[in-house]
Amino acid sequence: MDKRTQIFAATEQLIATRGLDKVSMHQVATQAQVAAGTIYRYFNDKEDLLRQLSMHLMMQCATHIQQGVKDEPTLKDQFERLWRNTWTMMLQRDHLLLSRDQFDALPRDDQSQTQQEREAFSDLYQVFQEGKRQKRFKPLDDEVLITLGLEPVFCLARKQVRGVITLDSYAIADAIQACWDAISLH
Amino acid sequence: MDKRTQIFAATEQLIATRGLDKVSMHQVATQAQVAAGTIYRYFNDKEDLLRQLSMHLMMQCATHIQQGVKDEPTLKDQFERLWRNTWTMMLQRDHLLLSRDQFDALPRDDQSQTQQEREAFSDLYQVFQEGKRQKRFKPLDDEVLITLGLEPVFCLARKQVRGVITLDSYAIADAIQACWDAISLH
Amino acid sequence: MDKRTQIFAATEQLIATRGLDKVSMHQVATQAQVAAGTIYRYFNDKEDLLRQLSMHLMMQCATHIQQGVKDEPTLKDQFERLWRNTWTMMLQRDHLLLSRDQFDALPRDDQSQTQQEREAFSDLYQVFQEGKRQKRFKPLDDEVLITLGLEPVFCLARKQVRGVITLDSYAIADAIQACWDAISLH
Amino acid sequence: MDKRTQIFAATEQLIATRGLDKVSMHQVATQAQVAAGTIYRYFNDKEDLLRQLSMHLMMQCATHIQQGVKDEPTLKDQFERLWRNTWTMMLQRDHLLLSRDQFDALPRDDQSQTQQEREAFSDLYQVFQEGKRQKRFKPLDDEVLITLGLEPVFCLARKQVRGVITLDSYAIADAIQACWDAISLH
DNA sequence: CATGAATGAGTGTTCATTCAT
DNA sequence: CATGAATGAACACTCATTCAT
Repeated sequence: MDKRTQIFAATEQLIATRGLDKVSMHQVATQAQVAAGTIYRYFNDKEDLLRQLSMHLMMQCATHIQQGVKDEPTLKDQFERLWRNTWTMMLQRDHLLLSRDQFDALPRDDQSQTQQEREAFSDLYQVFQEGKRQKRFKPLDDEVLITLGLEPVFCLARKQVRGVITLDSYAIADAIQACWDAISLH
Repeated sequence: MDKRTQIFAATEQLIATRGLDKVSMHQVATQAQVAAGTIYRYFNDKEDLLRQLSMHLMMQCATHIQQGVKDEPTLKDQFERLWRNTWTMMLQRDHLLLSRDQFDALPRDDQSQTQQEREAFSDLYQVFQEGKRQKRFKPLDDEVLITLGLEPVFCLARKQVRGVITLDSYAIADAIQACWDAISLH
Repeated sequence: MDKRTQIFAATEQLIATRGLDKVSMHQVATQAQVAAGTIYRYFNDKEDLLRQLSMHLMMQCATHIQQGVKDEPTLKDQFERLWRNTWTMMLQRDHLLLSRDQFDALPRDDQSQTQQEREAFSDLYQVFQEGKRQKRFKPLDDEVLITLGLEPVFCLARKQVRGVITLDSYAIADAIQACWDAISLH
Repeated sequence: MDKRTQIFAATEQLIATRGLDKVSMHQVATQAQVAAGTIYRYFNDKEDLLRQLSMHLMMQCATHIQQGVKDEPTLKDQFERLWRNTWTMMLQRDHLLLSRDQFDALPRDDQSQTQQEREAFSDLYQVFQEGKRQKRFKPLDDEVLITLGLEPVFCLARKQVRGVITLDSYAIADAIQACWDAISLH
C-alpha cells in the first residue's frame, strides 16, 4: 500500500475519530505508520493535505452517489437511486469516514475545485436537467432543485447515525417520495 | 454590560471574523476588554466557553425562527413564517454571526443540551404536530418532517451567502412551495 | 534583574560560546532561566531578538570606545584613547562577549539602525572631522579614515585573543603609531 | 567535471546566493546535480564539506592576491600589487562568491589549516619580510605588519560593496599610500 | 474579584543523515 | 558507486491555563 494512500487513510480516520481541529501532523504520521517528515514528501503542508483529502473524498462520494444511476430506466428510478446511494454512503462510516460537518470544514481551493466537482457530479446534474426538460421537475435553478431533492438525505442520515431517528424501509420510501414531491410538478 | 456577556459577544465576533479554530483565548480576552485570566472565572475552560456559546446562540436562533409564528392565522402561513424567518436570519450575518458550519462545529453537551433545545423550539414542533393532527402533513416522524420542510432553507441560504445562487422573491416563493409540497399530503 | 536583560545576557553568552547559528531559542530560554514562551513576550521572533541584541551591543561598544575621549587634551591623545579603548574592550571578553565576526553576522535593520549608530559614535566622528579641519589628517572620506585608523585594532585584538600574536605594551604603542601614520599628513 | 568539484561549486554558489545558514544539503545536491546521499561519499558530514570548502577558497584567495606580485620590480610595487589584487578580488563577486563575513563563519580545522595557509601565502609573507630586511618596513611582527598593511583593504572593499563608500581611482591610490605609510619607516 | 506575566507542552515544519535498492 | 525515499530529532513559535499580586 503506497504511502500517500496510507496518509490519506490515517487522516480520514483521525478526523472522524477526534475531530478536524484536534488532528496533528504527528498523529497522522503515527497512525499512518510513517515518520513525521515523510508526509511532507507527499504534501506541501497541512492545508495541502486537507485540501487534497477533501478532493479525494469528494471524488469517492461522486462515485458512490452516481453508481448505477444511468442504468435506471425511468427518471423517478434514477432519482430514487441517487437518493438511496447517498443514504447508504452516509451510513457506511467505514467507507467514508468523515461526517458532512467535518467535510464542509475542510479547506478548499475554490478556483479549480468547484469546477472539478461539477464534472465529477455530471451524471447527477444530467438527471435533474433531464427532469426539467421533460417538464416533470419544477423549472428551478439546478442548485435549488438538487438542494430540495437531496439535501434532506444528508441531514436525515446524520440524524440516523446519531440515533436521533431510526428509519425503517417504509419510512425511507416515504422520505424519498416527499423529496420527489418537493421537486416534481403536480 | 456584564463580563459574561462581553465574553460571549467577543467570542462570537471573533469566530465569525477569523474562523473557529483561529480564535485564541487571548484574542477573546482582548476583544472583550477583559484580562486573560478573567475568562476562567466565568467558564471552566475553552470548551466550556464554546459549549455555552453554542447554547446561547441556539436560543437566539429559536427566538428568531419562531418569531410571530403563533400569530399567523393558517397552518401554511405559519410554515411560511418559519421558513422566511429562517431565511432572513441566515442572511443577516450581523445579528447571528456564525455560519452554520461554524455553529455545527461547536462542541455540544449532548445530554442536557438536546433536551433544552427541544423546549426552545417548542413552537416549531407544535406547528408540525398540528399539521399532522389536521391530516395536512404526512404522517412522518417529527424530526423527519422538520428536516424535509426546513433543512433546505439552511442549505439554500448558505449557497446564497456564498454567491453560488441568487434567489429573487419569486424563486423564494417557489422554494417555499416546494418544501410545502414535500411535507403536505396531496 | 529584569527578564529582558536576562535574555540578552543569555543570548550573548551562548553566541559567544557556541556560535551564532547553533543557538536555539530553547537554549536561550534555559540559559536565561525563563520559559521558552516568555522570550516572545519581549521579542517578536528570533530575528527581532538578534537585531535588538546587535543594537544593544553596538551601544555598549560605543560607550566603551568613546569613554573619556573628549577629556583628552590633544588630537593625538584622543586618537590614542579611541585606539586603546577599542583594544581593551575587545580583550575583555567578559564584558562584551561576541567576536566581531559574530557581531557582523547579526541581522540588522539597515534603515534606522545605521542612523542610530552614527549618532552613538558621534564623538568618534568628531575626532576625525576635527583632525581634518586642523589639516593634521589626510583629506579622505570619514569612513575611509576611520577604517584606516581603527579597523586594524579589531583585527589585531582578534588575533591576540586567538593567540596568533602576543603584543606587549611597546608593540601596542608601535601599532598605535603605525595607525596614526596611516591617517596623518606628514 | 568530477563530482567533488561539482559539489564545491554548488555549495559556494548557494552560500553566496542564499547565505551560509540557509543552505541545506538537499539544495547542494540539487544544484550539483547529484543525489543527496552522494555528497556523503566525498565528505563526512556538512561541517566537513564546509571546512574543506573554506580551505579550497583560501587557496583560490591566495592565488588571486599573490598573482604577479613576484614580477613587480620594487617593494612598493609589490605591496601595491598585493593591495590592488585584494581589492579587485573582493569586488569581483563572480570569481570568489563568498563575502568575508560568510567566509569567516565557515568552520575551520585550526590545527593543520593555519599551517597550510601560511604556506599558501608564502609570497605575501616574503614581501613583508623583505621589507623589514631592507629597513623599509617597521620592525614589527609579520602578522602585525600584514594586518596594518592589508586588513583595511578587506574592510574598505566590504563597505564599497555595501554602498557605504564609493572610491574612485584617486581615492584608492590615497588609501594604498595610507597603508604604506602605516607600515613603512619614515 | 480581576489581572496579566509566566509557563511549558504542543504545533507544523525542516533537514542532516542513513540505507535498501 | 550512486540513488533518493525515509527518517526522526530538532527547530521556531503558539496558546490554554495558572497564580502571585
